[in-house]
Amino acid sequence: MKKNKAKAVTIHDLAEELKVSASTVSRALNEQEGIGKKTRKAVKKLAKEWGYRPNRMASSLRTNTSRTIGILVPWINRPFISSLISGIENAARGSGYQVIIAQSHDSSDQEKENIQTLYDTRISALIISLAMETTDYSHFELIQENDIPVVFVDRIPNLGNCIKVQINNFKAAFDATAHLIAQGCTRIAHFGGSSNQIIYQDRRLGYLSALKNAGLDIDERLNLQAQHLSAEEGTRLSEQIFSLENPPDGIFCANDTSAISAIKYAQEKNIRIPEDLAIIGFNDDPICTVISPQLSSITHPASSMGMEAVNQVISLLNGKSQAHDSAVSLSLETNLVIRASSDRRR
Amino acid sequence: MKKNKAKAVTIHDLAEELKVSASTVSRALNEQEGIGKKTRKAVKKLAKEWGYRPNRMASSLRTNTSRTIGILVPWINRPFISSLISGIENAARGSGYQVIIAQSHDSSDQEKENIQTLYDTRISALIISLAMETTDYSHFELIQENDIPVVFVDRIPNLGNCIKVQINNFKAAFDATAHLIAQGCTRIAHFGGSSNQIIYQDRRLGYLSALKNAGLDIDERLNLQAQHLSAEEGTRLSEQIFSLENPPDGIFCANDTSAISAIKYAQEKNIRIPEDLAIIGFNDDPICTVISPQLSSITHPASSMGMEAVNQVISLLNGKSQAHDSAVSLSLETNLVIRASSDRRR
DNA sequence: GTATTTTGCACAATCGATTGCATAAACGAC
DNA sequence: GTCGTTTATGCAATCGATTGTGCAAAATAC
Repeated sequence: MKKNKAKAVTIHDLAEELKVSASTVSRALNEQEGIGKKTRKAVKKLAKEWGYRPNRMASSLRTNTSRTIGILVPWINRPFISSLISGIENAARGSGYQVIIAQSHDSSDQEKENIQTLYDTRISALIISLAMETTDYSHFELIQENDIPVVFVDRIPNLGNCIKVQINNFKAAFDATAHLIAQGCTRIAHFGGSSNQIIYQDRRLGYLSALKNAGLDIDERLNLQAQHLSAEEGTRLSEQIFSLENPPDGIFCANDTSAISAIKYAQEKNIRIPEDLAIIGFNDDPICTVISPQLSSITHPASSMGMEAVNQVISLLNGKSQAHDSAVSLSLETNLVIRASSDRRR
Repeated sequence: MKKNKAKAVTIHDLAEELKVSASTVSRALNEQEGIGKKTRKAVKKLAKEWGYRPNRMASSLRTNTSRTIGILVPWINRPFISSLISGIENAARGSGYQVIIAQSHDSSDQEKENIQTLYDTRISALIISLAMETTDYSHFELIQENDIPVVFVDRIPNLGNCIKVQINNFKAAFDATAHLIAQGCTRIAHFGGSSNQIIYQDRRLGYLSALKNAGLDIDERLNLQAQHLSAEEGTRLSEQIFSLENPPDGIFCANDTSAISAIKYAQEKNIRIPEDLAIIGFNDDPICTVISPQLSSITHPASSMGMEAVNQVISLLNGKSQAHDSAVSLSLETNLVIRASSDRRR
């Protein structure tokens, strides 16, 4: 007899109907040893018939884990991050995990607080991209002490013994800069991000290395940095380099937002792109193909990074490796996408 | 004495230390009646000292609710939606709620499945923007039968007895179209979305109403529809209207993506914007200020919608109204943002 | 002073699933 | 047929917080 719709079916209901104990039902459903074939079959059949759905709360309480992956990112509403989350959500749900989201708003304090709350939720694992501010990682101890797997994505910490999913920022930046050089640029500026974050350090190093490699002079007045690489900061940096007596003929920007600002600034000043100034960004946000001239950029495999992060999480949770002593560093492929903003060949 | 770090503090630990019962501790911490002032104070003090954090799982199991709000959206990685989610996350976390995310990918089946899973998680409430496909709402019964508050956002169902947070699509569309008319357009096309969704029906009605109101002819060959209003569909519709012997001099697009396609198409064909063709989009996505000419649009208060949805949820949960018999329909303000793509005055 | 009400708290059950241990049944070996 | 082993299952405790009921002490009334 079908149970009352309003009241959820429990293992006890199934047990009662089948004249077995709740523990038997539990073991049967969880594919555990020591259950007769017939019993197992009967339990599964009835569970399906009655639409049994396990109570996650009860299970979580008992096992002290929730089959929930916590995601902690600086901002949800950014193209790269929302795609990252989308990738995580797909992969996680495909493996039977829920996904809980929190934003740090690039503040270490909020990051800390959110980690506490996520911990309270007994998340099975944490996937995190660091707040811009964060340089101290002590707030992760709570998570790690409790053997909750942590996977760092994109904005990773300066630590060895942890799991990271990232791109090769150095190489991507090197390639981007080398591309500008190949287009004939000789004075190339860099709009970089906060040196708190390794990704921006690496992009800067890649930039510098490409310059050195080509035998170009390094002018520190062109090697710039902004806290958030916002549109406003992009404009400010543009003003700054074009007030120099000897302005650059190329810019490698560590994100697309600031690159767009540079394009707009140049257009206002009637600086021709790419003839007088070649520009390349980073991330390959949708805006790249909307701005005119279209913006060259580096593709950032956001969704794949999310999926890979989940893969790491799952293999940790399946006990293939110990959470606290493993150090994986995964590097995903980027691609240089050449568009009109830097293409002088035509 | 501080407890062992690895083991979490429970109300029983506190109770033992204070020589009271666990129930007293629980009531003291939850601001319930029937506890002496001194006891209450002592409990709170020790809880703070020992860093007590309630076990959400236990609480959820007992109370059959999780202080978690489920969000179900078609896609996470879209500007409007990621901002909506961001708004929800902020408001929810501010009120002590977690936020769990799921994507329907615009498929009714996935929507259905996700609702089941979210239900299994015993979400306290659901905030949802419908999948494009969805016209049948029977999968919400499970949620509503169990008195879980549901708030529909943006893509709302065609039902009276539910809670909706939306914008006045009719008015916004009317205003957008009227603006084009004021600019001198007399043959105005409409790129609309699937008639499955009320928001697109309303935008179309607003468009038609503005035309009628101005005494303009309605040409059904200009009144178009696309399933997803993607960039490709935008291009296709543009081709379509410009293959007419009498092409339009204005387009009102129900989203920015298709409007951008129209701009690009026009530019390829050397159609001047806004002189020969004035264009206005909808949503005010970031791309609007990046494309050249900048795209006029309707601001969609994404983040505020998220916050309002959470407000509705909270007031329902606080029992100010019954979940199943209340029908709130909140309309947030939109704004017409006039930019170069439609501004003929200069 | 006793009688009555109020206050403050403890006890124990409960939410639903999981799991170590105990035991009964089935099976095989001789 | 007896004994030993394996297999299948039940029992009961447990996870941590919540809550209805009951009782003793304190407060109030008379």
